[in-house]
Amino acid sequence: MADLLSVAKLAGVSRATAARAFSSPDLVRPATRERVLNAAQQLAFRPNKIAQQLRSQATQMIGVMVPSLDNPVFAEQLQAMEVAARAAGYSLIVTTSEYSPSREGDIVEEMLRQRVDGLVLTVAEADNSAVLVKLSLETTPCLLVYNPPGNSGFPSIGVDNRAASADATRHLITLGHERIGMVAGPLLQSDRARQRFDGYCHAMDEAGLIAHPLVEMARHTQADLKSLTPALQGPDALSAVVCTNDLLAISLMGELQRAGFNVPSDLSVMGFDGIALGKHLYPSLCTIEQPRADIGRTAVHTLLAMIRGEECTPDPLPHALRKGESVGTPTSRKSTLSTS
Amino acid sequence: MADLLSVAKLAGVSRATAARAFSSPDLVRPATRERVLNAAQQLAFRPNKIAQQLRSQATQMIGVMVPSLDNPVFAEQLQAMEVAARAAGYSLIVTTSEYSPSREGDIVEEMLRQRVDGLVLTVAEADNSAVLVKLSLETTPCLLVYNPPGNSGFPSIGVDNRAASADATRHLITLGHERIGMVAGPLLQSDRARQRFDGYCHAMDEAGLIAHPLVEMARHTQADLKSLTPALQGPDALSAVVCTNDLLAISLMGELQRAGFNVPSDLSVMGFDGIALGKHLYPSLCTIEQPRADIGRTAVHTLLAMIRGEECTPDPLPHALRKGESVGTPTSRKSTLSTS
DNA sequence: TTGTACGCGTTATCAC
DNA sequence: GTGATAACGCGTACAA
Repeated sequence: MADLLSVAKLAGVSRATAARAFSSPDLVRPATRERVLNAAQQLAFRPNKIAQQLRSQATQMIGVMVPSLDNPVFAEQLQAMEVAARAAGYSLIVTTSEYSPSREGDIVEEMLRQRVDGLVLTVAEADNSAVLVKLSLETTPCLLVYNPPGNSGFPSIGVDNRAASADATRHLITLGHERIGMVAGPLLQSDRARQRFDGYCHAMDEAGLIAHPLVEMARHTQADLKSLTPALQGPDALSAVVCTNDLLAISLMGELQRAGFNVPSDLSVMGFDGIALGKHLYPSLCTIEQPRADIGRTAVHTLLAMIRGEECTPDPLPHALRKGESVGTPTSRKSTLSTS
Repeated sequence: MADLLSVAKLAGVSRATAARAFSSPDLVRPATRERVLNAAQQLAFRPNKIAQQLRSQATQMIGVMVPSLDNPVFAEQLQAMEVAARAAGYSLIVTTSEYSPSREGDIVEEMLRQRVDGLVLTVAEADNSAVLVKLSLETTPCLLVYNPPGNSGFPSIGVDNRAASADATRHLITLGHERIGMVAGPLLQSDRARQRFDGYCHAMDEAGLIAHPLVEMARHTQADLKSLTPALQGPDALSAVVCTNDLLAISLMGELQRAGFNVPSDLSVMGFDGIALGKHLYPSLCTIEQPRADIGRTAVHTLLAMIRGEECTPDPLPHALRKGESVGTPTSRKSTLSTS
């Protein structure tokens, strides 16, 4: 590929002048500029970003790490980030960690070697993350997304999970539900899920209701009905559940219906995240909408501010309750317990 | 950040030796190597990829452009690509085009300036794409995904859309359906959708059935029932439809059910793509499964082969029919036409 | 086995 | 206005 020197030669000027024709066009006489631009055209010259980056010690690249793109929450956030970054002249290097700490480490190391100007990460556990302590010793700006801003020391973008989860629970309480449970992925292995459980407990307490023990599913994004069945039987059967994420809620609804339960009359199901698809289902998913696009945009803008050297302590973004057909008023105790 | 020279100084060797300690460890005496590595450790030295890239004229970076990450099809493909790329020591620069030709152009230009080693693109229209003619004049390897391998001249990874769509249609025919329609996004503005319509027509012809005119929805991934309603009324009412993608099918199912139709007894709905979520819905989505993960992996491996200079003409990947509850046998003409 | 020296393509600081 | 020249950080042919 043609470089600046060949362009300069063809135009009959020095490399410096050729360079100026691009970076500061007004510093060069119009006629000369023309010649350079023409030469560049003829040679199909394309500025080499690598060289620019080496020279300027800045890459205009942002390193992004999310757990998985199979979850629309992250994909939708990434979509927004990409648009915002591009608009600001930045590119995204995208990686997935699968929540694996060792992968997290490798990925961040790789991105630092690539000299990204900043990092946007969603880690498994912000408060107890090897990769974050490593990063705290570096100078590369780093921003968390979705991870609650705990004592990790890094600024974080996201909603107030505890408050949002409490709101979800209160919505059910307002409708008259009293026996409300929470369904989550394995071991509460995510700091977000834990906060959401907190919020649920808080709202229950506040209403004088007893919080039930967490119903743990084997997988993070796929419900298995068996784990829930016990809580659906007997005189204390739940009339509503809050799931810690939408994929879990959607698959739970499917399982329930397939087993002969009606949603919401047998069980109201509430999600958390607000992925786009939830609106189009039947019954449509009642959920907490995290402003995913806004989160993505804000993450990029905040990181750019940090790169410029500004100090940032972003506020939580507002969540919203999205009503949906998957939640209804509690019906009188159903007489027949149909279990598969 | 510490550079190789400071490491060399601290270790009491020349820069060349320090460099070798990393790139060809066996060319340097173990004792010396130790000293270098120790020095590197102390200085928190991190190799500068930019410099390596400039020097080696290779970036180990793949440029990826998809229409949108809001569609799980692309997100899931990307997930697989990222894993495969990382395993091979490559990074991904990810961009979204929103199907806009001008954005496509900007993005590709930007990636070429970044000197990516290769490109993986999904464009709106492969046969008539400005960005592809531009790329045909370049030497950077380029591979299409999902776009049918038409006369664009670029190798392409994906399923045989025409055959897959015919299979979907035949599945309905086998179940006894005769009045089968196809539902698509706007204007068939996607080459894939057009091929899928072709396949549908072919299967209908083959069975001696008449292909219905395409039912066009205003949006690519969201059904509006009104456009379909006419085809659902009267003596010739459809008993089944094939949608050109899963998001369309899922939202259509939701709309139908919300309007009082039963799926599949009033209308069987078939999707196309096989996004993960479809399995967990109720009714579960009957669809054509594109091997999205395999497509992503194969795309990366094929591109790497091209980067190595090998000639590639990949075969279409096999699709599969995924049965689901959204499709049933046709019922006798329903007596009451319930329209909202 | 180790050191010297050059080039990768730009940009910025000087002179002219 | 324009041209020479020195970095930016690294890899490697060549010489020692």
